Amino acid sequence: MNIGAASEKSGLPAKTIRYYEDIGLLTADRASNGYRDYSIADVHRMRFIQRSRRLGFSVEECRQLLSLYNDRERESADVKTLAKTKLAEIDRKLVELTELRDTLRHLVRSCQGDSRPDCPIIEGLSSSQRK
Amino acid sequence: MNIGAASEKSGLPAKTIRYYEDIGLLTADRASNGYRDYSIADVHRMRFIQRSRRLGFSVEECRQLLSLYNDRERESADVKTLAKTKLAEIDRKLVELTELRDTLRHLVRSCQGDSRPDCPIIEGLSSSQRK
DNA sequence: ATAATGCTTCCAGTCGCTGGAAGCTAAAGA
DNA sequence: TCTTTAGCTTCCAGCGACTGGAAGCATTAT
Repeated sequence: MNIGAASEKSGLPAKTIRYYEDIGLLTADRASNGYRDYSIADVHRMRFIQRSRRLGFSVEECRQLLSLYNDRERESADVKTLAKTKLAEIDRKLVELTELRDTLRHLVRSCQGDSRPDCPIIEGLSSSQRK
Repeated sequence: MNIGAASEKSGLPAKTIRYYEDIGLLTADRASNGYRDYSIADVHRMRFIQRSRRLGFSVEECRQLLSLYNDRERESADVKTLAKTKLAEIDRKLVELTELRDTLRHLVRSCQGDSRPDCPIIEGLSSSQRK
């Protein structure tokens, strides 16, 4: 299967697939015409990476995850540890983002949106220094 | 005030302050020794930027916000529109991140974390394709 | 006097792609 | 069959928003 088909099946843009090959995250067979040739297993790996990235794993973490995925003999404890660390990180991000939204929402609510120059959004951004 | 002091007061790293000057987001007076010399107003602007960045505004948006901030005659409607757009974006991010967390949490919960090769995290990452 | 900061500039690198140019190959239409 | 178009190849450059490091002044502390 050519890169276009693999792209469609995996959800990764062709450019990204080539990039992942470049950084050694993926490998590719070559057809006689020089085109990359992918198997179903390759597409699975791509989807694995795509999903991991979407879940917030860095490319480096994907590399670890992928080595775990490629070698099923490895202990799942490793994977769990990685996933748990990532989960805590996401929770932190979630809290921060919520705070941020609340602040911004408050600012939007208290702004008239008319032509008066004393806009509370501007005030809030320049002075408030929570935490 | 030297860049170090301004950095401390604004919360922006000195490197970042210089970078912002580079891209024309900030300006700086110079002392006779060639050092940058900042006023309290400069620090206010820095804090304004720092806070805006933390709230998820891009540098480009900060530039707009800052021009609004520097020229208080401007209509607050402009600011409100910008802030509302940003708020919607943050809400979207929040939903996505929550989904992501739930998926990952589920995977972590269902993983034994022992030495067995059939780790549900790995399974989940390779096959599930929600949405 | 000397050592340790702190400041300056400039250049390079980070991360994770993404876009574009130039050129070859393959599939589809006239 | 010819031609257009699409898809593939490589390579190089750039994005955003910094961050790190080198080399070299200035200032402060010991």
